[in-house]
Amino acid sequence: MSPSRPTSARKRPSQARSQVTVEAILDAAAQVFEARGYAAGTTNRIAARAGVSIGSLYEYFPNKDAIVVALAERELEREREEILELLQGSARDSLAGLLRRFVETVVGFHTRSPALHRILFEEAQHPPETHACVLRFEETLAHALADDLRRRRLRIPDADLAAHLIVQTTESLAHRFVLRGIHELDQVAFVDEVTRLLARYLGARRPSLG
Amino acid sequence: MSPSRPTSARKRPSQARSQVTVEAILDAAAQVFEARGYAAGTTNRIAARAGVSIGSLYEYFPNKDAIVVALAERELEREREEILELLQGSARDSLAGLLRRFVETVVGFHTRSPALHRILFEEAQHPPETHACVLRFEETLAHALADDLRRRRLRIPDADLAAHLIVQTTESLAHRFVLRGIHELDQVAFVDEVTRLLARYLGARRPSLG
Amino acid sequence: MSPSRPTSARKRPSQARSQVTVEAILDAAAQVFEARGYAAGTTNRIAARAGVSIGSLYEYFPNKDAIVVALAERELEREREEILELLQGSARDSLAGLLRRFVETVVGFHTRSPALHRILFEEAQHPPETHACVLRFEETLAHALADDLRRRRLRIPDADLAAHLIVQTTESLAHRFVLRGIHELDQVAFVDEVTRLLARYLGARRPSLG
Amino acid sequence: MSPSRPTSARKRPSQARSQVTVEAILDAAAQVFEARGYAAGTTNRIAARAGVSIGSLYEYFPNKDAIVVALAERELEREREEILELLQGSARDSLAGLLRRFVETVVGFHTRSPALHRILFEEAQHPPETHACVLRFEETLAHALADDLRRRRLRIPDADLAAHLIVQTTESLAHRFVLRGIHELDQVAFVDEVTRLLARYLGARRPSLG
DNA sequence: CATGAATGAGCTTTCATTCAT
DNA sequence: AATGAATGAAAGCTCATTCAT
Repeated sequence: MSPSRPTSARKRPSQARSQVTVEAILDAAAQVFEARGYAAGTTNRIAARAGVSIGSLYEYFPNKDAIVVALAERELEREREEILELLQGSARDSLAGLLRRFVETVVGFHTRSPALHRILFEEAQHPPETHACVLRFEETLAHALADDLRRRRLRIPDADLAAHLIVQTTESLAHRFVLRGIHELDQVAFVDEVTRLLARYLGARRPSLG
Repeated sequence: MSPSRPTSARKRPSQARSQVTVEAILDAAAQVFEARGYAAGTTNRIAARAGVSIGSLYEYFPNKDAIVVALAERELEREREEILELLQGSARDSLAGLLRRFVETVVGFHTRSPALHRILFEEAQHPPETHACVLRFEETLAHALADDLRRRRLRIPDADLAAHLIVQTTESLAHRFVLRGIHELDQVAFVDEVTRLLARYLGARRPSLG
Repeated sequence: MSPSRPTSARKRPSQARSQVTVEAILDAAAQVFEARGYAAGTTNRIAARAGVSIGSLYEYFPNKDAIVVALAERELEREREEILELLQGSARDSLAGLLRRFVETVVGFHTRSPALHRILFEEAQHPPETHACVLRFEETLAHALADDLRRRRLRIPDADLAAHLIVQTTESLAHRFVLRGIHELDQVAFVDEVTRLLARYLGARRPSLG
Repeated sequence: MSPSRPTSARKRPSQARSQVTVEAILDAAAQVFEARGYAAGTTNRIAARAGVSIGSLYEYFPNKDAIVVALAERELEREREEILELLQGSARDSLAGLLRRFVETVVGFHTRSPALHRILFEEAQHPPETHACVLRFEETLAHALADDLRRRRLRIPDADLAAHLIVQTTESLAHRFVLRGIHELDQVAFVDEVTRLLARYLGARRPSLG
C-alpha cells in the first residue's frame, strides 16, 4: 500500500522492470546498428533483438532518433568516467605511460563497442543531439588532458591546442583502426606506434614504450 | 560499334554520349549524397539531378551500389594522380615542406568533396567494394610516401609503418576536421598543427613550418 | 459516506464509486472526442483525462465502442427530458413561441456539446448502436411534437410527417450551424430565420418572432 | 519525337494513362470511404480497389488528405455545373417547380455519391481545404439562387438570407435523408415535403406540388 | 537506346486491448 | 478492484528496381 519504499538500493518493481527493458533496447540497438548501420537498423529488428515488442520500444522511446541519442549518452557517460579516472590516477606516471594508457583506453572503447562509435562518428545522418554529445565528450577529455599537461610543466606553447589534437588524433585513429579490421596492424603494434607519435609531438626525446 | 576503351584512339559518337551520361550521373550522385548521405540519396533524385530518366540510369549502372563504387573509383583515381605527382615533384623539398603540402592536399580532398569522403569513410553502409577501393588507394599513398622517406635517409626504423601511420592520421584527421565544420580550428591553424605533429613524429627537431 | 443514489433505494458503496468512475470516463470521452473526433480520441487519452488507469477503463467498458454508445445514451436521455419538459410546459404558448424555443433548445444542445453531436451525426464511423439511439431520440421528439400540433388543431394534413420534418430540419441545421462556426450568421439571426421557416411551414401567416 | 502534338482532343498516351489512373483512384476512394468512412478508408485499400499498386497511388497523390481534397473538388465541380445549368434553364418555371427540381437535384447528389457527401459534411476530421471547397460551392449555389429569387420579384426582405437558408436546409436534409436510409420516408414523399417547406417559406400560398 | 509509370517489400509509428501484479 | 507495461496488427508512406512503350 505504501506507494514507494526505497528500502534498499533496489528500484520499485515496475521501475526496475522498465529500466531493464530500456537497457535491453539500448543493447539491442547497439548490436543492430553494428550489423548494418544506422539507416538499416530498423526499429522492428531492434525490438526483436531486445526481446520486446515494437509497441514496448515505442513506450520508452518516442522515435528512432531518440534511441541513438540515448545510446550515445549512456556510452559516452561511461567513457567519460573511465577516462577521467584514468587521468586522475596518473599524476605520477611518466608522460609516455600516460599517453600509452590513454591510447589503449580509447582504442578499447572502439573495439568494445564498434557499433556505437561507427554511428557517433559517421555524423550528419542522425539527430544533432548526438553530435552535441560527442562534442561535449571530447571537450571534457581535452580539458582534463590539458590540465594534466600543464601540471607536468612541459615546454608546450599551447596546452589546449595540443590536448585537442591528441584527443582528435587518438579518437579518429582508433575509429579507423577498428573500421579497417585487425588485418593491417595488430592492436599492440598499433597502440605502440600511436603512442610514439603522440609522445614525440609533445617533445619527449626518447619515449620508452612498454 | 567498336567497343574500345577511352584510353586511346577515337570514340564513336554514341559511346562518347554514354561517357557524358555516366559522368553526369556520377556528378549528380556526388551532389545528392552530399546533401543527405548515402541512404537518403535516392536513385530517382540522382537521375533527376543528372537530367536523365531513371531508366537510363539503370542502363548504365546495375544498381545503386554500383554508383557509389564508380564514384569512389573515379574520385580516388583523381586523388591518387594528384598525390603521386606531389610526391614525385618534391624530391628537393624539405621534409617539413613535403608534409605540409601532403596535409594540405589531403585536407583539400575532403573539403572539396565532403560528400564522397563522408561516404567512403562511413563504411558498412555501402558495398564492400568501396572499402576495397579506399584500402588500395591508401596503400598506394603509403608505398609512395615510404619510398620518399627512404630516399631521404632519415633514422626511421620502419619506413613502411611510419608512412602508413602518416597516411592514416592525415586522412582521418582531415575527415574529422571537415565533419566537425570549421568552428573549432580554422583551416590554416589545423594544417599547421597536424604538420607539426607529423614532422616531430619523423624526428625533425625544429620543424620550420611555413 | 452514505453513497445512496438520489432516485431510489440504496446502493452498495462500491457501486457508488463505480458510478463516479463511469461518469468521469464519459466526461473525459466527450472532451477527448471533441478535440479531434472519434477516431483520433484514443482510449488511453480518455483514461488519462478521466484520471483512471487504462485497465480501469476496460473494467467498466468492454471496448471503445461501448464508450460512445454510453455517452450517446446519457446525453440523449438528458436532452429528451429537457425537450419533453419544454413541450409539456408550452401548451399555452403561441405556435411561434413554441417553435422558437424548440429551435433555441436544439441549437443549444449542439453548441453545448458539439463533440457529441458531431459524433452522433457523423454516422458510420462508430457503432450502429449509437445510430439507433439517435433514431429513438428523434422519434420520441417527433411523437411529442406531433401530439402538440394535433392539440393545437392546425390545418395540417399529416401532423406526424410535419413533426418529423421539423425535428429533422432543426437538428440538421443546428448541426451544420455549429460545424460551420458562427462566421456566417450570428446565432440569434439564425434562430430567427429557422423559426420563421418552420412557422410558415405550419401555416402561420405572420409569425411574430421575438 | 515532337514532344507535344495536340492534334485532336486526345491526350498524349502517357498523359491519358495517368488521367485514367487518377480517375480510377478517385473512384475507388469514393467507394472505400463510403464503406467505412474516411479514417478507416486506408490508402492500401483504395489502391487495391483502384487496381493499382500503393506506389502508384503515391505517384499521383502526395498523401491521403490530397485524395479527399481532389475527390471533393472533382465532385463539387460537377455538381456546381449541374445546378447552375438547372437554375439558368428555369427562368420560366414556377417557383414551386424550381424548388422541386432544386431539391430533387440536391437529393440526387447525395444518393448518387453518399460516400462523398458523408465525408464532406463530417467536417473537421480532414484537411481544411475540403471545408473551403464546400463553402465555396454553397456560396455559388446561394448566389445563383438569390439572383433567381430577385428576378421573380417576390416579396422577400432579404433574398440572400433566404437563398442561403434554402441551400443549407436542402443540403443538410438531403444529407440526413441519405444517412438514415430509405426506411423512414420514401424519396418522393421526402422531396415533396421538403419542397412544400421551402415554398411556404418563400410565401407561395398554395404550392402546387407535382 | 530512352523513357517514366508501375511495382511492392518494407519502413516508422499508433493504439485498442490484455494480464500479471 | 486497480494498475500500467506489454502486445502486435495495421496504418501511411518511401524508394530501388522493372518493363512496356
